[in-house]
Amino acid sequence: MGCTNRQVADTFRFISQLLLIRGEDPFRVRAFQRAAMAIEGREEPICGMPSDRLLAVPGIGPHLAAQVGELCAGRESSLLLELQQSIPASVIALLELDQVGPKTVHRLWHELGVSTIEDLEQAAQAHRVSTLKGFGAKKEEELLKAIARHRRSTGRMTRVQAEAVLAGVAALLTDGTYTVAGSFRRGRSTIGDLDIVSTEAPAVVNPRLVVRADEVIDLGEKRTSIRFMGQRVDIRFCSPDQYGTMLMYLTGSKDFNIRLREIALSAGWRLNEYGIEERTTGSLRTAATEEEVFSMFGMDPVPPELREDHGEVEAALEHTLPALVTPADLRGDLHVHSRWSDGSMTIQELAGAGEALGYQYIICSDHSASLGVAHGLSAAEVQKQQHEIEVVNRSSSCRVLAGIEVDILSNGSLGLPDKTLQDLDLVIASVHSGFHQEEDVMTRRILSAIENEHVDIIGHPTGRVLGRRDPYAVDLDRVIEAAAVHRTALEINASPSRLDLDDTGVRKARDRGVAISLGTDAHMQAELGNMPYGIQVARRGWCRPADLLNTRDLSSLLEWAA
DNA sequence: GCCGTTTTCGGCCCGACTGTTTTCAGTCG
Repeated sequence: MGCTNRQVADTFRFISQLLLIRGEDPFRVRAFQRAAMAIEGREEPICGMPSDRLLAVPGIGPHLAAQVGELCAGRESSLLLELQQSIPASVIALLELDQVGPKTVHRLWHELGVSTIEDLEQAAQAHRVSTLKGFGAKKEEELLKAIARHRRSTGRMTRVQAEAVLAGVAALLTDGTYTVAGSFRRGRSTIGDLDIVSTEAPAVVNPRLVVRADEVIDLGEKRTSIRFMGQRVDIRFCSPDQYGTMLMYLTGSKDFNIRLREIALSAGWRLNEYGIEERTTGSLRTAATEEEVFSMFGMDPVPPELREDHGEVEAALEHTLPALVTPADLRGDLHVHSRWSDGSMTIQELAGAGEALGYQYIICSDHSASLGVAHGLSAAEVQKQQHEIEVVNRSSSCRVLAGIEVDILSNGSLGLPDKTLQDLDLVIASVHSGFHQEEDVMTRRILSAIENEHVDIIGHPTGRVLGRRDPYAVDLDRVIEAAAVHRTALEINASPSRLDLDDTGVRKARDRGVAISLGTDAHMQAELGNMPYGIQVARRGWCRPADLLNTRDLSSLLEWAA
């Protein structure tokens, strides 16, 4: 039983934190972090790699190669086990608090005997923390606040939530003087905090922020951090001539930045957010745009969505970056509900909305009858609906495709008979029940849907709902392989609370030649506008226009589905 | 723990800000 590069990397990162808590050499710790990055950034599976090639991976030496060997053999890492035995889990959990890192955990644990969040709360309330050298009353207050925040923490924001926070902050800034950077700009599906680059004077902006913020975390001339609508917002100030390096720095990702700085170092430069310094002469060259920075490094400009050190740096150096799909490439929406099931639009309204969006086609894909809560369609109702669709299509420039979102039932069968499905233009099959099945059962359930010749698309393939429901247990690699074999598309559900498949799943599927289908899952007209969220996931999954089903024109799409 | 046409020893990406300080450690991004 092997494991993925991501799993090995996560294990190494976890080990690095535990080593720090135990107070070990920080550079030994860095070795694990660097190895984690090196492994995660590789396309090729690290498991099963011959040892000579493993040792050739930068950052992996004999000791780490042995750790990889253990993990890939399906065993626990012996080092991790040893660390976990020597540090209680509740001590490790202290890392979840803001402002608490591994070194603080080490000291709290060893010098105060704090081994749980509750211990820490009591110690801070009794002013025992401030008896430690380097800790004071302010730190105690911060710790108590961090504990309170941790208890009511809701985790990461959806993009819609982030946009709401952003709208509030933007009102305090001046149009044209700022850019939102960070994970928001990289198009991530969830956002931890907002990062903004501003060219306005801090003396102008700071007072406005202070007045409106829930809490001021840091107040500075170069950076100010506030909590706004309960979320952390960081604003970096810079002059226009340094905008390029600052925006690049703040957009990240961290791993991408580190790679770029390493490339700079090997070329005799030092890169930071203020510019590019020649190490021998110390002369600083500034860049007003990111393009200038990329050009200095001999790289093609890397779209923000790709900046994760997942191979895009090499591709940019070799000039082989993919030309990513854009909203303009889309010809239609492939997952929409009407009033026939649980949506609010009539077929006529659906056609009109499609026309307004400039689409060639829009699917009507209502639920099948098996899903009681959604007023699903029976075989007879599907037929009736098809007639209405035909009538509407006579006077619409946007073709309404007759489709269905048929349930994949617990035993792997579908919610409607084959003879109903065969008459439809497109069939989406989705799991809407029995989320807690064992991985193998769930996987085989989805595979049987993929194997059905009438099924064209698997809807929201992992069933996750951001912040509310974890993905169900499913072996995505087997799903992707089967989808490739049976020429079944996998969906990116563009609803901002789903965004399922996620970016890594999309990249895998794309690499295996599986078609990706984009659908908003709109239940009302406004939700048809969610498509850009799905496009962002496609871009993060390295999709070119040709990788998506709905960049095809109508006849090509119908030909594919036939 | 890893790595090297500057190095097999002595480095490891870089900077802002805070708190507790008297020059810096820790955290964060």
